[in-house]
Amino acid sequence: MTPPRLAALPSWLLTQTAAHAHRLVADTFAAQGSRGYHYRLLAALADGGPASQAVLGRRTGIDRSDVVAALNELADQALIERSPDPDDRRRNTVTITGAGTARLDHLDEVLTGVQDQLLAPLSPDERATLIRLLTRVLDQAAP
Amino acid sequence: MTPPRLAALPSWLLTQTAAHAHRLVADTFAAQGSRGYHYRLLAALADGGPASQAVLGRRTGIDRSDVVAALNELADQALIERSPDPDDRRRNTVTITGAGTARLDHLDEVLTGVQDQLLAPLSPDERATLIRLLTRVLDQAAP
DNA sequence: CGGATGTCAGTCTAACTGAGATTT
DNA sequence: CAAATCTCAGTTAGACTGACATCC
Repeated sequence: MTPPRLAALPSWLLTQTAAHAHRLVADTFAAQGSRGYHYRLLAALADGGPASQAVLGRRTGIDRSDVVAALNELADQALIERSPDPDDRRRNTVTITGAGTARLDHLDEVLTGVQDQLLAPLSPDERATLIRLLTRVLDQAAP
Repeated sequence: MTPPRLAALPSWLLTQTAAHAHRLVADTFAAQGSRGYHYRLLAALADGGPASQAVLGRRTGIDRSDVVAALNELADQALIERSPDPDDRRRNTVTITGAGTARLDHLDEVLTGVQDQLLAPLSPDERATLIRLLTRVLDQAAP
């Protein structure tokens, strides 16, 4: 059914599979009142500690201008807090709150189920192989 | 640099790698005056022959309403033609023109270079493995 | 009648661009 | 001065939704 020119094209397989993964994840996040940017930022704060918005943007691959909007939404839900950095008055120091950690833990739980659903056709070995190959392709893309 | 919670997450690896692939492909297409939807539709017409817009939508995974707009753009460039289907007056029969075939061949050429750039870190065997694994994940997602 | 088709008018996310004010 | 930071306004592609008239 799919044209052969597309079916064998790595960039097509990648974008279509990613679109499917994105649908699964976005629906799951939406049911929790969150979206992808929120999870990425909360995860970066939990894993790497408080940071400026510019650093968060680099850690998550989110554009600085989009970090602003996503943090506004997280702050409205009291999941993060902004405070001025005394050492550099251009910067805000962003900190995750207790509610933020709780939300992140919950999102992590539901996310595990989604990964399982996504990779259902693959054995554990095959899943590890896929992760390894994608990581190598992605590493080459990083600036 | 990337938070560990993200680095091991299949859906994150997929969407980030796909975003990178999409950047490469979109830039290449834009330099030729085309975009992804155009290539998909031209490929479907060349591989499967003339078809109605609804069939094209199913073959390419593009929504019916988006097929309309993309075909308008292709028709403006004289790369496709619409003619009423005598057997079913709801349908248009869409045909690729000579100019459309030429454009498709050219896009195929530049696209091959992009795939090579994208998969540069992988050996031929690894590329085949990646394609196989992605195909299986994607097949499970199809309606 | 139900269902398919083509069309139009929207929404939404992710990613990106450009500009401005402030501070280092 | 150049460079970094935060913010706001706007754009784009891709995917999707809902509605409508037409036709099978």
